[in-house]
Amino acid sequence: MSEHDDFDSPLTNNFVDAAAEISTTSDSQLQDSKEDKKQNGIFQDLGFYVAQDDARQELEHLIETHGGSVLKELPSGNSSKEYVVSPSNTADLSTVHPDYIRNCCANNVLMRLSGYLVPFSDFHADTQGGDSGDDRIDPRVGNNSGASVNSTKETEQTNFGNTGREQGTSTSPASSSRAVGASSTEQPSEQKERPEGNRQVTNSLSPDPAASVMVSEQSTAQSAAEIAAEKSKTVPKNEPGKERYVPAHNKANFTAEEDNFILDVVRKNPSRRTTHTLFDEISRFVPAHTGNSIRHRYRVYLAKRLDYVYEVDSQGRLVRDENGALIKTTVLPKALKKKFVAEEDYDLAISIKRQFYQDVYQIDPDTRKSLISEDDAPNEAAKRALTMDANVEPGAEPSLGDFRVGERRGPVPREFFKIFAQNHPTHTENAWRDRFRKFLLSYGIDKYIDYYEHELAQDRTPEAMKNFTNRLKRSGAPTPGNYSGLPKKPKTSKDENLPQYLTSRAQQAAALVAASGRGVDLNSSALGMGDMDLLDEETLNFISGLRRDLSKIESAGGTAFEYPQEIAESIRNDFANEETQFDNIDPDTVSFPPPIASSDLFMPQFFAFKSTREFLDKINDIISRDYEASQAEKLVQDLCEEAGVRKTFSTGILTALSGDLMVFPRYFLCMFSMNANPPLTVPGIWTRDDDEMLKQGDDNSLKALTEKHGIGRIEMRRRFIASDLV
DNA sequence: CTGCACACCCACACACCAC
DNA sequence: AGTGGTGTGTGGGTGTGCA
Repeated sequence: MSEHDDFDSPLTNNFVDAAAEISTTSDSQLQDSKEDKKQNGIFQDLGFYVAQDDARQELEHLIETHGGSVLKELPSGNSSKEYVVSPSNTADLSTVHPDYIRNCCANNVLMRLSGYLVPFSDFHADTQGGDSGDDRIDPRVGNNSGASVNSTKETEQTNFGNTGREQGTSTSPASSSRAVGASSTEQPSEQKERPEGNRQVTNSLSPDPAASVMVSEQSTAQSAAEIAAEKSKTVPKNEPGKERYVPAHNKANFTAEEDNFILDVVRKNPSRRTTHTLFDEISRFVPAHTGNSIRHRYRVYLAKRLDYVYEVDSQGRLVRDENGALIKTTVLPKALKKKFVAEEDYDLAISIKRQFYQDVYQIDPDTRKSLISEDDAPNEAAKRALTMDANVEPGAEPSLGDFRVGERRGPVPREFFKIFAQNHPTHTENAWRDRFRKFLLSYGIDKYIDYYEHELAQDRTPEAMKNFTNRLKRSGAPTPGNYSGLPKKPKTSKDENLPQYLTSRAQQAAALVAASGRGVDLNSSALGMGDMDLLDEETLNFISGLRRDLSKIESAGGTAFEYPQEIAESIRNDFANEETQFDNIDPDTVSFPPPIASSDLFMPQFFAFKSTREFLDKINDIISRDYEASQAEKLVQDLCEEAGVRKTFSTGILTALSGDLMVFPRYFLCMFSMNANPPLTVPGIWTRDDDEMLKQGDDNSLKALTEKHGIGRIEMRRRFIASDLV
């Protein structure tokens, strides 16, 4: 089974395979071993020497209250259970960052050391100015974002008492053999790639639409810079998670960030953990590696570190708790395909045999009562005549056990497989039918039943049927699973413009959706956004970071965007005329939270508002602030933090609004009151159909669009589309 | 010689279609 | 409606070549 390679490490032994044990248990923190640690304190048997004066009291208190012992002297270095606690490691001893202690205690879990080990540094990192942006210590470690948060922290390291490699890499300078991909986040605080000189907004309420489309990456840079500024005093400069592994050759090595990104995506797509396509899709965001290599990387190295996945429903979609948070679980969901086992083959064979028995003798094999009824429809009687053996005297029928199927191959009604699949849901109706056709018929129904029963009688374990698929090899087509020789292809039809597949947020959204494995239309990124959330904010930010680097290479990335004065004027006029109809809806008539407000669009903060009015007041408050074009990312950040609008959603809205902030409150008001996302008939809110009509450009379409949006907005939208921002 | 990235393999589960 | 043909890509690998 595929799960085996997921469970190689002791750290993953707590996983439960949903395929083997149907269980809905989802609390990964309730693993037995960890439970024991909690009983006795998570740091039981571990000793720490706190080498940070300003936080010594706090850290020592945390260590002691969680079962650890506080060392009064530096550890000898001979014990794998003694650690220095310090943001820097100048003594070449196993050293953990103070945040490790804090985060473990905050979560009451002995977390893995990965990413918290401070590498030995025999040179003064502090003298290396300008890279403080690397130091993204995220206090949210341990919450549902933990996976991606860890992505800035984790390294190859997995276990306590195993620090060799970490320290080995620490003194190596970052490799220069790197391709564009993951190097981006090595410089998260850089803003230089977006010169602002040629950007302009229509008015103070309407930021640069291009900027609005790029908000997610900008917000990454912004927040990273802010975090870095806050943390730069206490965090080691050469933080291990940012460093490349020791390069072994000129193939692109996997960085810790790439590794953690891969793990994060797998955690969010656990049903697809063994597929080739998932890794092929991941490779679109990790340009330095092929799908094959990422898949291999995961199977051989990363699966050991999976630790947990996020709970998904039967469709493989992420499930969230009442607070909108993803739910960690150690129960791996079923994979997409499941091998047939001997018992299933036997069940199928027996059921087919019964079916044939009834067809031939028209009696129930158990009760031996006749299945023929006076009330049978003519077609049933006709069917019966085809299958029935008229030469057998009623009452002379053999028992089911004595009955031999012989050469009989059918007919088997479709209904049979339908019902069989209902009773045996381990495989689909099609799969059962195919198993019957390709395997059972080839092997022989009687023969397999005899074999199975004989093996059991001999106290042996029967095997499933195999080696009956001798189909001719396909010519020309790439070998299944080999994606390496092909360009990294988009999955959606909208994504045809490679290699510029990451040059706009909308395309990014499409790729994200593709990565999530759902065929959601690109434009739904401004609609539901739910499936996009399979990769959440942090993942999106990571990807955005990759894109930031790509954009440096792709000069097309920074198209200047200006609105002539007359367009801005026209839009303002239209807006004023629309106010009575679309902006004067009394928010107090809209119940809160509105049914359309799902947790994949809004954060828990949103649901803490008491009324629609209160929420809209906050929205108005935020958008009334003086955001420069270059601060669109700040806007999205503020909307997220203060109003609980997910960044992906607000970014999508800004796209639908062509970046016109004035329409923002209208969007929510209409969305809530019309219970539609997006609201379909509202000026300034561009739907997919609107965009299609604009692209077609016939007179009727333009007339309708002019009536809905006004001439100014049409011009604005054209620029939006021309700039590939929709 | 070894470890790693990446290529490649292939049986077959699951699907859909045409007749 | 039952059947055969066959496409697709999963699931679990192994092979290759570089440093």
